[in-house]
Amino acid sequence: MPRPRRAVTQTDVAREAGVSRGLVSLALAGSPLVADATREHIEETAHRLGYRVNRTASSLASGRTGLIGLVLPDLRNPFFDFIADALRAAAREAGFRLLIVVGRAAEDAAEAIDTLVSMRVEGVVLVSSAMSDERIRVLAETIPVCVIGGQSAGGFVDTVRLDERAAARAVVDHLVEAGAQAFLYLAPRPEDDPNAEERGRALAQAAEASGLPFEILTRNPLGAVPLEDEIARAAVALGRVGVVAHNDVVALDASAAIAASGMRVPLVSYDDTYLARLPEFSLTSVEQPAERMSRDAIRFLCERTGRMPLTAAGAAAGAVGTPGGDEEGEGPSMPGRDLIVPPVLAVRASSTALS
Amino acid sequence: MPRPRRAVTQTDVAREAGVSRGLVSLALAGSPLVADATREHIEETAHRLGYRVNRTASSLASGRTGLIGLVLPDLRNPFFDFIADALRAAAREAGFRLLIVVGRAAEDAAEAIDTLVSMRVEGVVLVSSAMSDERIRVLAETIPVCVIGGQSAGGFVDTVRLDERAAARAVVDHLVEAGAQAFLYLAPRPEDDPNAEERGRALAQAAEASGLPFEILTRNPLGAVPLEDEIARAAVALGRVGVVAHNDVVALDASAAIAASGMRVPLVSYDDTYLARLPEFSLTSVEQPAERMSRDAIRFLCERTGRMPLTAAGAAAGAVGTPGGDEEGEGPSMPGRDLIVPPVLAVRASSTALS
DNA sequence: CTGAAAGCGCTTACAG
DNA sequence: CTGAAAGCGCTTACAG
Repeated sequence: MPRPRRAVTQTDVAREAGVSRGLVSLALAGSPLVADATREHIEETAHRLGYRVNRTASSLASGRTGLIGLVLPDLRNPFFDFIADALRAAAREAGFRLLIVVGRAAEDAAEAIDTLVSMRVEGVVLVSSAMSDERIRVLAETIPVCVIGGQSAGGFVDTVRLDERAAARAVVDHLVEAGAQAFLYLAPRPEDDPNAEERGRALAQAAEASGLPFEILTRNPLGAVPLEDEIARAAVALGRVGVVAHNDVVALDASAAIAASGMRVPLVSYDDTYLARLPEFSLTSVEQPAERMSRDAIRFLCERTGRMPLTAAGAAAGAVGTPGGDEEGEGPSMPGRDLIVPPVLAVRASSTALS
Repeated sequence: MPRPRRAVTQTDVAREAGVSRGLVSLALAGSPLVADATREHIEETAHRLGYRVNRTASSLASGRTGLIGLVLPDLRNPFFDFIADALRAAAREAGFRLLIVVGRAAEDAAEAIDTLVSMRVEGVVLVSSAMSDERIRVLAETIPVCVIGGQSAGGFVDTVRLDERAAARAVVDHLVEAGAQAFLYLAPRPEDDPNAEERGRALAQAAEASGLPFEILTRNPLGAVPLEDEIARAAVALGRVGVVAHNDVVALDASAAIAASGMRVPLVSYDDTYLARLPEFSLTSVEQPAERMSRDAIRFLCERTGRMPLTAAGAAAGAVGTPGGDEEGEGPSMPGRDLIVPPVLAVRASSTALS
């Protein structure tokens, strides 16, 4: 069964079914203007011939692609699995399909985004992007953009992100309950995670509010000094220390170091990915409400395209912002909104099983 | 600076530059037929107007999209980071851009693939797909397909995969050197990884060849029985046991369990992702040569599209299969090829630092 | 080296 | 309820 030289088109289906090309298009799009019998006949014919719509053509004709692009720096952070899945579901609800593109270095990210833009995706979601605010702002003049988990690019771009201050307070409070009298924050290098600095600041503030000492340890992944030595040193210098890991990957390493040292040190991390739930680790972790963030991101995008979500479910989802009303505030040039979502602490053994 | 209502087209550029539309297209495509001065003028104008090619239109006109699709079940397995990056580089070398689409359940995967096919990507790479051989075969009649790391779908589809038997032998030999007198294989549930069974079989064979006992432990991620108890039990039953983890994620859990138990048990895993290199774990792991596998996958795809890679680098890359020669064997209906790549064992502390 | 024209496969008013 | 026609933005022979 050799593959046909040429893909089958609506013209082929129309000829075979004995109707006009336009009618095939209408019928396949499920238009109510087409008689049921006709539609069924056309659908049957299309299926028999193995017809698949050519999106490059339909997009060109309709001016719509029904596509949303997600730009990720890499596929390493397990949080990306979480958010990609939630975004896919949210996009689907609103009638879009999700395309993922990867680029860490600024130039790679730019190429990835260019692919998306030239394909005319209807919106772009940026997660943990290393792009400068300025570049994001320029991009946002071309296409609807929503940033998840980053800074707000000067208020020009819609942003959905964790409430870092509330999260920091929850983490600090929880560690104090677990017996900590000082805090050690295990940070990635800033170039590895654009969020590191803000998280560090929020934690420092929360620690200060609690009156307890706080220290940042920026981890070089190639770790010159063994982590247990660092933790031991901090424990000597600061007293009963509670460890905060920037994310679950960092926390895994910390957890092993703590176990190896035999110290009783409570550990909390961020993201609450599947790694945090590995039974041998059971990390207490700050959950990011990915479903909610994703739905809001898609909604923001829809509002900027000026296109309402296709489904009732999508339309009912949101209440933030001002859907109706102020004409000036809507459409592409509407100012950037900044949505802060509250954290939830998933408490597990890493911070509680110390006795 | 409000976003323009309508994207700027080649027509706009042509008008502004005072040339014909066709010439704009040629110039922007870098055709040598256009005078340098003219090209520069057109390029300058296009840039000034903020022109971006509309791929939906150019693809329709040229019949080419320059796109390759990667289908992943999820973004959890850190190996996917590895392979996606390598594939992107290989695709780039051959003049393609990579689009990633995610779908675990068979129906989600089908929808994801449908997105790709209807966009007219020029080839599809399937990694760890849960799709049945039959469905893969049907897909391959529509579009060039290459499967990385799976079975060969009955010889109808091109496959690139690790030499599981050689890997198993290397693992077993290494563990024996490390003092193991029996093997415990920590497997995921088959529905979580389509590769689990084959790997288990290969390990069982290698163990049998070495005359040492072998046992499979299928891990339920929600782990009813603590892993250290399982390992301890195996050690009692089998003697000095060496543990083989199906991949680095499983190995992390195993490593923690081993550390907690205080046993001296060598541990080896598969994939050699960044997790294996976390300093506190330092897992000995079977490296999958992702760059090579990716280049071969792209080459297979190129051969099936009948389109040679655009660059010399791409054209020079391969030697497997029979590029020239047999007319019957080429093009879309060429039979599936099965490329087996040799493993490399990255040796680290998890199997050597036992004394 | 440049221009005019046809056509890619689809959608979408517009007539009937 | 169905058909004929225009047009989406681009590429690509074909003339000149």
